[in-house]
This record gives sequence, structure tokens and C-alpha cells, in this order.
Amino acid sequence: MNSSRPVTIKDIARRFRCSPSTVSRALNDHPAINEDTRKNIQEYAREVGYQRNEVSLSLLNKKTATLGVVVPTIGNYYETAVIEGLHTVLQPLGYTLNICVTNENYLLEKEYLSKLLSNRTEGIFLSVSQETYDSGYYEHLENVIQRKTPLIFIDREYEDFETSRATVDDYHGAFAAVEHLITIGYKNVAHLKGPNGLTVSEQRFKGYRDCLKKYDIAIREELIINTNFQVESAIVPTKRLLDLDSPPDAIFGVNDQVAIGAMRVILDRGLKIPGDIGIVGFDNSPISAYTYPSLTTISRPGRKIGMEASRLFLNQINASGDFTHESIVLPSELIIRESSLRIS
Amino acid sequence: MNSSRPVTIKDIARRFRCSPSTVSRALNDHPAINEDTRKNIQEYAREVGYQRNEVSLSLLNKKTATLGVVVPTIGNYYETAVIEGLHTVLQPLGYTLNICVTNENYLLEKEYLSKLLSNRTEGIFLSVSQETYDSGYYEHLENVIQRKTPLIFIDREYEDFETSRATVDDYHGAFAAVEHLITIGYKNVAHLKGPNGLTVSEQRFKGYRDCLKKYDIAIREELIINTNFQVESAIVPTKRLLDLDSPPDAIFGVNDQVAIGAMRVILDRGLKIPGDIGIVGFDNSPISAYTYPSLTTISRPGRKIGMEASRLFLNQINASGDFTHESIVLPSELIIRESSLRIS
DNA sequence: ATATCGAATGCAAACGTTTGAAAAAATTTT
DNA sequence: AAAATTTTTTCAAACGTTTGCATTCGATAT
Repeated sequence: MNSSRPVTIKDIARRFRCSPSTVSRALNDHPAINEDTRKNIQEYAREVGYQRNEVSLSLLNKKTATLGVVVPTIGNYYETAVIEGLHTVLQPLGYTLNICVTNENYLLEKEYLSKLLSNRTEGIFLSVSQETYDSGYYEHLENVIQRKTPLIFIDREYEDFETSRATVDDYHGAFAAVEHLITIGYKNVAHLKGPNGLTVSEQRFKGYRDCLKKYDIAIREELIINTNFQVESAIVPTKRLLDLDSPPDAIFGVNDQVAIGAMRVILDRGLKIPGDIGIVGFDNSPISAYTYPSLTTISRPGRKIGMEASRLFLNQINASGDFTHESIVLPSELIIRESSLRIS
Repeated sequence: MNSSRPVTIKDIARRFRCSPSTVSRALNDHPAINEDTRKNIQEYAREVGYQRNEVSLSLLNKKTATLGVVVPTIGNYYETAVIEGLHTVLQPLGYTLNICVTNENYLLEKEYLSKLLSNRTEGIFLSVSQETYDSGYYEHLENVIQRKTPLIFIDREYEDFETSRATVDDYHGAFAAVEHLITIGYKNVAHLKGPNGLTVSEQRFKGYRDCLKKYDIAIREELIINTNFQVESAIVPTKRLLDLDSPPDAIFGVNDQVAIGAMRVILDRGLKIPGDIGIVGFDNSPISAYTYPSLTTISRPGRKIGMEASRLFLNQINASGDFTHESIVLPSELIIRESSLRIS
């Protein structure tokens, strides 16, 4: 078919019987170009819809103005908030964000990173996939480091790597959540944990565990059950909790989704929230304020994380020699709502 | 600093005192290359972490294997499902998806499209922003058409453009939602409408309106109030509905978020769902099955839309001359849950 | 020894753009 | 009118890779 090759600077040069350099300069308002020439060329270019081939420029300047954002999922509120934060800072600086979703899949993550490097991406924001965590392979990351492509870890990270990173203080958030439940009188706090191995899951679990320790409450293994962050994954675990001989009187969910799933099961059993069972989630997703009952939760400043991560990246590329990596940990905050208001 | 320029084919050629062509062929397993040469070069390349510069290849072949996905937002379940669908089909074919979020902003949309064209993106999936709709400007789209870059509309579209498009049957979905409410006995169905002007909003509104017509129910303007798809935006409108002299006994929300917001207000007033007021949402978002009460809704096959859109794109680029654009409309389906189970 | 052949490698152009330096053209000064 | 100066344009190289064609080098057949 009429494939209609995009018009190039050479095409325009031919049309005006001049050299490509002249056209290039004319289009870029170079002062050495005659006023008339400039006008004519610019007008013609607009007419025929000329558009600079950025690919050739990227090759020439070794700059692509493209950044990779590699995340396990974009299904949750938090991730989209992070992306929005990155976008807020970086888009105005002319960067294009290349968003890659790994679905928690190691091979896909590896492929994406390789592709980003091949495409000469100028920086990569990475929240590693669960499979990567599990497998412990990380050569694909060493590749990035070797290329000196700035790599910023978001949330999840390998402790072994020396890079900048931005995370939310999951540990203290979780601690605060559980402490809140305990101080208002709940005695048996269960935890619907995230997938094992992920920093996010483990940090929140640690917060849960250490808080119980602080209040001299023995940890009951049967009160800790895994979920996968999805609302559905909370159903069976919650039922199991309720079916225990000595069921919990409070549940700390690894995130809001899981907490909402748990609430549903509890209400279905005819139990009262927060009367019989108190619930706390994590994320402060928009919906959490409007569930019935509304959900006590821990804020998780995704947008801010994105903006901080951007800052870390910019620091790194603007560094002059004496650069050291930075670790930003943003605080998370307890937001008390109905699901944990024990009527005392 | 040590900027560590990535190693190129020329570097390798120098090292082996051979020409770049030989290196290129060796790396690509060209049969004319001596077995030893090939092995040595490949091994060395692996050692030094050589990685093909895809930018130069893009320039040479005029192929970027990159597709643009321009959407107003990625905050909702639906959009992420669409992206997942696109991804499912196109990632295995080697395409990189460049996801651009316009925040419903015309200028940003324009800028993104221009950038995608400049970067020689091979196709664009577009769900136009609200501002674009409102303003009626669409030169930025003509630009894409002129370049013959395949343009696939998702959900929202300009009727004036001749392109392929994939949409969900919002009209009949909305119709079914309202019909469901009416047939089980609700008499005064309100509608929390989406922003004016958007296809999605208007189609659902039309479904609402036409269904009332079918059952000879007069349309009461005061029962139709705008929201912006966000859960918060349903609060004030719902209160206004409940404060009417003759309040509705059912509400059809433009999406699940809005419906959930409405439910919350209604429950806060001490009214029963579905006893006093029936609720139907739209999207069948994961959370809708686990709200309390669970939400009757209309399914919206985002993943499928993404896959269909991919198919349309592939059809277009593989077409041999006699290509005509296609419009796919996927059905949406009523999913009955507790929020509309009137106890009769 | 020479022609013939096959294998292995090199040359050069191409993709589209920018840019320093050189060249050409136009203008001003002497 | 020639020289000097300024303005405008062109040349050529560069970015990294691929690829058709030519070349080189041995080896084999005559």
C-alpha cells in the first residue's frame, strides 16, 4: 500500500535545492540562516507535516529521554499513585516513561530490563517481581549496574545492591496498626500476610510480630495466614481464622483489599465490626474510606514515593563525582476509621 | 564521571582486528562466518556485556516495535485490565507498550501523540481525554492519520474519524441495569451520571433514559446528577438525591466506585440496601463482589477489549490493500448481587 | 602453473539528524 | 576595483548497525 514514508529533512532540502544542514538550521531557528529561507522552510515543513525523527537524534546524541518503570502490577491504587508521582516530576522535564508490567514474573522482568538497556533508556525505576525475589537471581540487575544506568529501587529491593531507593516505612506502619488494635483492647490479633519473601510482606509481618512482642503477647502461628494481596485471596484464610477454636478478635490485613475481603466474610457470619472483630488494612486506598464499615488503615504515600524516586534519579544524573546513593523511607500513618472503633 | 560508554560493535571489531561487518554477522550467526571467529566474538561480547543498540537498528529498519497506549487514567480497574489485554497479545510479538496517561488533559494528549509520532511509534491505541472531547479539537489526531500510523480507538471515540475501534456496549449494559431494577419493582431510578460529553457517560445515560422510556416512566431531571467516576464524587450527589421530597428508590451508578460511594451515604442514613434502595454499578471491578452488601453491576470486559484492540491493530498492519476499518462492540452483562435483591 | 571454486572477510552505503569548519556569496570598506 | 568583512550556505563526519557486493585467500581441479 501507499506506505507514505514520513517526510524527512532531505526531502525538504531537495524541494528547496539546498542542503540538509540548511533545513536543519532553519527549523531550529539558527541565527546564521537567512530570514526568508527560514520562513519558507518552516512554512513548508508545517504544510507537509514534517516531524523530527527522534530516533536519529537519539542515536546521534546518545540521549533517549526515556525512563523505564518496571513494576510487578498496575492493578492496585498504590502503583498507579507511584506512577503518577514519577510522571508529575519527570514529564515536565521532557522524559517519557516506559511502563513495564512484569506480573511478578522473573523472565518478563529480565526481558524488560534487557530491552530497556538495548533501547538506551536513561534510567530505570524498579520494583522487583516476586519471582525474582524467590529465585534470588539478579544477574539481570548487575547488567544494569554495569551499564551505569541509574537504577532506583521502589519499595522492594535487594539489600545487596548499592543503589538509591525509595520505600514506605512498612515496618512502623504495621507496628502502629497492631499497637492501635492492642491499645483499644483487642487481645488476639491475626495477620493476613502477603506472599512470603517480598519486602513489603515481611516488613509488615515484622511490625506485627514485634508489636506483639512488645506487649508480651505470644505469637500464635495459626493466626498468620498468607494471601496474595487480592481481595479474593482473603476469603478462605479468614474463614479458617473464624473457624479456629480460639478465633481472633482482630485482623490486620496486609493491604486494604485483603482487609475488605476479610470484613465481608466476617459480616456474612453475622459478626459485628468492630464490636466482635476489629479490622485494620494498609494503603489508605480511596475506597477504604467508603466501605461499610469504613476501614481503619495505614496511609501509604504512593504519589510522594514516585516524586521522591524521581528526585533520587535526578540527583544521580546531576551528580558531579562525589555521589553517594540515598535511601528514602517515607513514614506511613495510622488512619482510624470505623472498623476498629471498639465500643468500650 | 566515568560515563562508561556502552561497548559497540566497532569496539569489538577493533579488539579482533576485523571489520564491524564481521562482528555483526558473527553475533547474528551468519553462516558465512568462520566457526572459530564466531565463537570468539560471541564469547567476548558476552564477557564485556555487549548489547545491541536498538536505536540504531530502529533508524536503519524504520521499525521501532513500539506501540503507544494513550489513556486518560490508569487509576481504575478497567483501564489496567485493558492494558493487560493489550500486553497479553502484543508483548509476545516483541512489541513494547509505551503507556501514556493524559489525566483527561487535552494538551498532554496532544503532546504525547506528537512525541509518539516523533519516536516513530508503529501504532497508537487511544482513549481520548475528556478535555479533547469538550474542546472538539482534533488536529492532533489528523496528524496521526496523515502519517498512516494505525490508530485504534478504545472506548471513547470521535464519530468523525475513520479508524478501527473497540468498545464495550455501554448502552445495552446500562439499559439492562435499569431494566433489572424496574422489573424487580423499583419505581424511581436515579442515575449518578459520569462527566458530560464522554461517550461512556452518554451511552450509559442513553441506556438509562431509553429504558425508562420503554417502561413509560417519565424522566425526572432532578434524579440525574453528574459525578466524575471517583468514589468521593458520589457523596454529595447521593445526599442530594436522598434529600429530595420524592427521593429515588434505586440508583444506577455510572461505575462501581460511584455506586459504592452512594451505598455508603445510604447506609449512613439508616436506610436498607436493597430493602429501601436498590443499587447497580458498572464495571464488575474485583471489589464489587465483596462490598457489603455486594454490588449488582455490569461486567465490562477490559482484558478482552485490549485483546480485541490488538487484533484490530494486527489486522491493519497485515492488510494487503483491501483493508477496511472494523468496529468491535463487546457485550456487557448484568451480574446480579445483593444490592438489588428486593425482598418481595 | 593456472584457472576455478568456496570460504571468509571487508567495503561502502544507508537510516535522519546535527554541527564545526570550510566555502561561497553578498555586502561593505578602502 | 580590489580587499576586507559579514552573511549565508555547504561539506563532511558522526551516532551504531546491517547487508549486497566485491575482494582476498587458500585449496582444489585442470
